[in-house]
Amino acid sequence: MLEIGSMGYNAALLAELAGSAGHVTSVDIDGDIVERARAHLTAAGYDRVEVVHADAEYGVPSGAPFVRIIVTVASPDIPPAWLAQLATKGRIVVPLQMKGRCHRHLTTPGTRSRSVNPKDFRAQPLSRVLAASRPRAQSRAAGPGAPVGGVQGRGWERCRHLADIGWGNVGGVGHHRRVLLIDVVRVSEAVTRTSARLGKVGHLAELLGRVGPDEAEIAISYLSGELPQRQVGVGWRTLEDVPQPKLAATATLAHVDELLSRIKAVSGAGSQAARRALVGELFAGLTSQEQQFMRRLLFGELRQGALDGVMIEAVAKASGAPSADVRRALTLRGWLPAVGAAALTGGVDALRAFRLEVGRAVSPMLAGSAPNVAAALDKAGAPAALEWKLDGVRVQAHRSGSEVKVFTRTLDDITPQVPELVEGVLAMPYDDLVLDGEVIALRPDGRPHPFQVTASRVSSKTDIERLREQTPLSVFFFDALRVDGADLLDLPYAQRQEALARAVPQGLLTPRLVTGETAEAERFFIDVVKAGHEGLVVKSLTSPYAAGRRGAGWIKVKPRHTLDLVVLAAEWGHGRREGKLSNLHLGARDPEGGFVMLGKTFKGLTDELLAWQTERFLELAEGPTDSWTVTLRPELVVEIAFDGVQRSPRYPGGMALRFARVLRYRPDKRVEDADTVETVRSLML
DNA sequence: CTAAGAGCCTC
DNA sequence: GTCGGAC
DNA sequence: GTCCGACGAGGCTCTTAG
Repeated sequence: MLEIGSMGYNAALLAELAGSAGHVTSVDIDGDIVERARAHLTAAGYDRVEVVHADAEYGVPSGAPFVRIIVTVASPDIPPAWLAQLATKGRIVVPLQMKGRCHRHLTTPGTRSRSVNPKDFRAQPLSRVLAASRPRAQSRAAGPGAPVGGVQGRGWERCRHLADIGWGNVGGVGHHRRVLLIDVVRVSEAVTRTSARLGKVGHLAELLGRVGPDEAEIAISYLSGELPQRQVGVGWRTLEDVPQPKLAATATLAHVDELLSRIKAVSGAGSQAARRALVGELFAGLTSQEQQFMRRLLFGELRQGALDGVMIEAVAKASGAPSADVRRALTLRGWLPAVGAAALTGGVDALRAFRLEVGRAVSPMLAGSAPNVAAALDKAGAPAALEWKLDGVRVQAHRSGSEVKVFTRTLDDITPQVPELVEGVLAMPYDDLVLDGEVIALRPDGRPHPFQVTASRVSSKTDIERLREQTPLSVFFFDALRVDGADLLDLPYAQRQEALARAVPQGLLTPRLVTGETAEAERFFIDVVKAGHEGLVVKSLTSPYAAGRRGAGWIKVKPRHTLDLVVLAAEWGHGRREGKLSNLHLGARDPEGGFVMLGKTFKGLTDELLAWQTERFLELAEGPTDSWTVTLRPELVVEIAFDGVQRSPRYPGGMALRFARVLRYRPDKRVEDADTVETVRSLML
């Protein structure tokens, strides 16, 4: 496969390409250019021209239009001379309309970059341009269009792959079949059928061994249950009626990916209809097997028993790199498909080239949990650091010079929503920082607002200036990944804390206590809860910043409430709970008579309990029952644990339980013994 | 102009 | 977010 | 010790329907 990018549609270039290969894909953001390219290519005898949206991954500054053309040799009968010609052409990326400082360069597979005069490029056949171009210094190869960060751009990997599969060597050309969606679907089905994790890894690695770098990102993405586009605005409603499936599976990954990008891109009035039409177009090109797969993928319910964790192993196996290196690269890059593609083409060296990069979010370290402070100290190892656990939104703040970016736990950029935080970081004495913390809305008296207030403020994008006056945000940092240009991830907690204290003013530090004494720790826990906060995070003094893992380094402890509630109804489960009544509707007793629903839960149920309750509920079934919900006679009392009571706009009592889970059934209790709404209401204050 | 639905984010 | 099951 | 998949609460934005 060969890729050529240019700034605009170039008739001479396309004409030449038309003489050399069998399949052309044009990538562009300008409809007119696309149409002209399509017309030209069609006239040149191509039966298939696909249009894909350009993306930022080529390192082209946003707004700089460019065209990418991918030429695939579709027939193994291509004359060797053509292959030789293709192999020397390699890849050209010329961003257009970057007036003044226009970087232009050219790379050929397995060789060095060269400079290209864009005028020549436009006016002359490619071969002549190449012949006239001079070698360019290797060290400056990374201009626009070249990979960002060395190994992460797709284009570069593609070029390397050309060399790998022997395109530079005309004598020994192997035929590299394009990977189809159906190939991925079949592997997914094999993974689903296999229960052993190593077996799953084997199936995935086998596929990774035969995808080209072009498709690697898409394949890895799909097989770890996500879309490269992340979300495309398609849910169950949009998929209610899709066209009849096709009989032959011909859809390529690139084609599906392109359609999904277009689906994501539509917006404005009429967009829902347009999106539906595009979804229809996508599904019309898929077999029923593929449709099923795509449906689950779009819902985010792949249910094949393999996500990132298993795919990491598969990437390791297929690339020959240790999984620790894959994992490490993932925490720094935040997106497994990019890491996987790099590993497949560049091996362990490419993985080790990933670095903490200011401005690019790192997967945050997560905490395990323990039922009480003593258990947490035991897990983390005493003495440990105890930090206040604030009930807000996790943030990762990056500062490079005077530029600050703020990311959430899932690496979303929320910088515009939190100006207070930006100002706070800009006031710090270092201009090269990556900090980990929590934003929270505090009342004037310093006590925290309910979580809902913080969440509402953080997710609001309009009228920020007014909102920040009404509900100012505070930020409390608790870790430092980089201070003053030094990466700290591998240092023990205690040393990272020293750096944190240097960079962050006292008022923005999360309150903490270092102790090995259980009694002292428990007093600290009581204090933080009294102050209205969520609990504590107990941290090992020696653990590094294990990004992206829920390790033993950090252990959270929260107080737990319980209530005896009545089961009002239950919902049929899905997936591994198919055929079982799973989700319980929970009600508190109303002293006036009847019950007030406070929420639902499906958590805390063992398989045995699930089987038991399904049988029992069907005996108690009464009243309106549909394919979703079974209403019950209110006779069963169940003990429920939960974190707190919050105001609810949805439930009749105006309140709902947060993180409700089943502890056990209480056959010894009668409904008359269940807790009342008054008891629950008193917990909300 | 308002309300409701859908999708996607936080916890 | 929590939890149980499976490796 | 880890990973996965069962699904919970609220609330914001964007779009469409009335």
